[in-house]
Amino acid sequence: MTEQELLRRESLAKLREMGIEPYPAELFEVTAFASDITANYQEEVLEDGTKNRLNYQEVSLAGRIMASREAGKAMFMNLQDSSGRIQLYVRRDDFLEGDEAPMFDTVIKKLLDLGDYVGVKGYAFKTKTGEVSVHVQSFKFLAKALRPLPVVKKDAEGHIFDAFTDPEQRYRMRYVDLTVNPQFKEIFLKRTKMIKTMRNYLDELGLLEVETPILQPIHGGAAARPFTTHHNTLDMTLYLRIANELYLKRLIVAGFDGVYEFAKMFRNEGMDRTHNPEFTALEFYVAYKDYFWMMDVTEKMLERVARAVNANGSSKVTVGENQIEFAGPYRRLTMYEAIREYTGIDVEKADEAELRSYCRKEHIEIDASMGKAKLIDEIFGEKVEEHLIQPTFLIDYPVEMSPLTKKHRSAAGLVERFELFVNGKEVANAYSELNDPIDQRERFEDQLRLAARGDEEAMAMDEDFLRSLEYGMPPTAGIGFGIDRLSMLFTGQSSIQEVLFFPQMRPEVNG
RNA sequence: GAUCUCGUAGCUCAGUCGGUAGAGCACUUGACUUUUAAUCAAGGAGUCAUGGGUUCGAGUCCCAUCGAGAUCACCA
Repeated sequence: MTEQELLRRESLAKLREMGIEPYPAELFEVTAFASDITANYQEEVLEDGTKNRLNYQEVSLAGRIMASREAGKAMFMNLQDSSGRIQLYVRRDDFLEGDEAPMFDTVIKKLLDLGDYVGVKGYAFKTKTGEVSVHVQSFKFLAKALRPLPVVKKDAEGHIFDAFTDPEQRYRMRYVDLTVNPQFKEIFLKRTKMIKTMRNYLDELGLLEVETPILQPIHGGAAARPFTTHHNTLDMTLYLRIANELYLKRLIVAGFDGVYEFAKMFRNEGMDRTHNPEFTALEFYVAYKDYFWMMDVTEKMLERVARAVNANGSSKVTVGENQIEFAGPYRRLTMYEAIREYTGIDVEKADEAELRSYCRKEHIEIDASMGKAKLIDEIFGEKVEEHLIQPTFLIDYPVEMSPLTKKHRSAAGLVERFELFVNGKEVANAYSELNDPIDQRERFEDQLRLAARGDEEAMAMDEDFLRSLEYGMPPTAGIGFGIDRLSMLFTGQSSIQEVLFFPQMRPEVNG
């Protein structure tokens, strides 16, 4: 244990010796918040020059002591509660009688440490320098801190000194991070506001919020490597879901007109600044609709989210150098048009050999197993994606890449699918759902052939899902949003770890 | 998975050519009854990520391991 930790344990013991409980059980009534007092405190100056304090004259607030300045027989402290910080003024003369005699010199001055949770009662006033403060008249320990917090200081111009910045420590000890870097709370508040806005919107559309299995016997609905686990009683392998799509569609079969789920997904793949092994998706499916309807809904929902997340209600969000306009309508571009626009290639006419030679010329990594559809996808990823800064619907994909998507109503070889790109990244994937059970079975069989050729991401056959389609699924539009990616966008963060309270980390060596 | 960079006091960081481990804040003691990055005086605090190697001598050079970040590959 460090010197400072030992001293804090000694302080704790001394408090108990004095009959002061550092971790009291009873509630502490809070009647005011720091930011309300600093924002709304009022006083008037009378003709004789004395001040008349007008409000907050009996307040009770609780929080952590974050700074302390002794000034002789008085002390100034900064109390931080969930709303912000306020200065406390404590005077020796106020703690002289009876039991309270040692309160100032011994307890507050010596045994109180930075980081301790305390409750104070007193009245608001303005100091000589004009800072709204609370003159403390009673003082109570609510929880003693046995470890010192990093001390982050700020000067009058807002320059920060000794910021707690090590990302490893910030992510491992988010409780410390958010205590000393409260500005990061804003990211999480916005994330929650975003989710709440989406949920409200979907509820208004009349969709039903549902829950579907996380432990699945077949990991369907997406192309990814799953986490595997084992159920002892059933003695069977189960997978943590990589997607919930096939379950939500079963519910459409069941007769719900629209369902949605905010769902944790798990993918056993690489980690980097845009991938965490568990992440959140919003998926929703609506009967009797198609992907054009879904584009309209997406535009409306994201505009509403932008306006909710922005304090000023704007539909624009600044991400790095770019200002992104979330008010629709968004540009709609077919995949072939996009590639023609950014590369000049007409992929519709080009054959596989031509695409191959283009990729080689442009140093796009390809391998022999890739068919025409996969080559198109590679070219798109390398040449087009990064240019799609403003929200853009990329529509009509080759059928081979979309085994759960309905064939295009008019264009052969394509499916009715769109992905939404914002700031050069995919944030949503949607389609007119394939509801023809015979076609769906053939698509699964194609996937099995791909798997046999060594494609690890090919989808498995799901007989129960096919059975549900054979009972009849209405025409349906469906979409999935990457909630973490959207959070990054709406909060201007470039790392997924900044929008997750507890991003996955390797184990610490010495706890 | 690959490459590069980083790991020194509670926090933020210096540490030269390999020669006894440094600063600011925090902490301790004292002074100061409206301070605010409070100030002033004095003091304490280190498994230099871990393990090996080279060397008379390693925070520093070499190797391995662990952890983190960045870039790339894959994926959402």
